[in-house]
Amino acid sequence: MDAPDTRQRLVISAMQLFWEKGYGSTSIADLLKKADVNSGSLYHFFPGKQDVLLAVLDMYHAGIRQMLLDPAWQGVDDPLDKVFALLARYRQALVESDCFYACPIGSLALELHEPDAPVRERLARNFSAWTDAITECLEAAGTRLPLALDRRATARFVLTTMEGGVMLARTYREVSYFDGAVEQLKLYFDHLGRDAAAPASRSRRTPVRRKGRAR
Amino acid sequence: MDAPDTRQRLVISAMQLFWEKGYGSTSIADLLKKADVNSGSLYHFFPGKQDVLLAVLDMYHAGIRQMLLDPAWQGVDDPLDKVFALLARYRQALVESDCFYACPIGSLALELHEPDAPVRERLARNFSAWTDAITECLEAAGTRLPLALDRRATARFVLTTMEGGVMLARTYREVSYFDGAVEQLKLYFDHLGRDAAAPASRSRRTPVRRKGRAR
DNA sequence: GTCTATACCCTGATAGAC
DNA sequence: GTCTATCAGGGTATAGAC
Repeated sequence: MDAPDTRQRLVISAMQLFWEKGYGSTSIADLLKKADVNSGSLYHFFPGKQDVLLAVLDMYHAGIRQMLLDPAWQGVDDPLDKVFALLARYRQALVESDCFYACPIGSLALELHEPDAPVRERLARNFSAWTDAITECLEAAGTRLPLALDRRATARFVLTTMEGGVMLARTYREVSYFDGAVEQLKLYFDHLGRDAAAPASRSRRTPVRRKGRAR
Repeated sequence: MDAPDTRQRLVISAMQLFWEKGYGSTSIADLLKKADVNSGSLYHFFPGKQDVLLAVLDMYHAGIRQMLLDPAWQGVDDPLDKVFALLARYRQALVESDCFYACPIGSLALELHEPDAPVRERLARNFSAWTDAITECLEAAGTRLPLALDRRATARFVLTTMEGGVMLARTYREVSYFDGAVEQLKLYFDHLGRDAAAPASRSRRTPVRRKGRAR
């Protein structure tokens, strides 16, 4: 428990390096140095660099509760507050890193242009675990959201907004772009809350009118 | 016009390669082969590989109308239809590439973990040109959107949604994740349209109620 | 399981004749 | 402006003693 074994040291170091520098820019030499491990040991545990990445992604997946959700939801009970508390966590990561990095999974997902199937599957699994957690929040919100609302689809939209917001903030190096995305999402949720408050009554079906031909 | 000169051939080839394989995975050798140019010629025009990237980003920026907006808006006049027609263009790119790639700027933005200032500025400039175009559409929509709505912030949200949706679709290799993001955005716009239809009347300020402490 | 030394390749970039 | 040949360096991965 105190002195982590070699394999674990490698995975933890890799997690940090991939987060800070990305996968491609992290060399085996970087990793060996950081973990204080020799080349021979690494290749004793892993067939190659990509397999270290797989282990890292598995660790993210296994630790989503302890590493991400629990800290983000410390002292937050309301399910809808939880949604935005999680987003606030990413904001914090952006601020602390001067808008360099926030979501390690998203960064890897776009860095690796043609990831092999096992990598891609693990990225997707991480995203799914994330949306599962948000879906639970939205379900726990009960009647405060429209009954007809698709909780899972909405949860995915929260992830979409987070990842998109992070991308913009990173590119502009200004956290305000992330804030803007969250603000818009909040407006959307406010609209949903209003709909739930007036359940199925009044002028539904009054979408944005189109002048030109639709589609 | 017919036989593009060497420099142009390099930039066009680079644009395509960076899109397909990413910047890091495109080697100078790849580029020379594709453009049918010799090493000496490349380094005659460009100090290094990164400067080719700068030229590519400049070309995207200069050609946003001809290369992106004009084709997307072929036969579309309604300003709000234009918003979704542009998104449909990205969907098409996803479908045609089996969800491998869609937005070259976004891909580069996340691939390059710590891009040098000139690169980052050009990425940001491209995003800004994109949101400018959408902002114009939203302004042209006039009273069909709430007067109080921040057009620019909403345009950024459209970009956020597009980029986030592309990331998810790429990761899951399923265009339905992009469709889901667009669908949610459409729902949001429908809500906005309803608000505009009932201008400033009726129960504003009925956001999602919170049970726990706010913030 | 751990260590050192090293093979071998591909990278971006250069030199210098034409 | 174009060509060929090549450099120096860093990349992943391996070999083989301990």
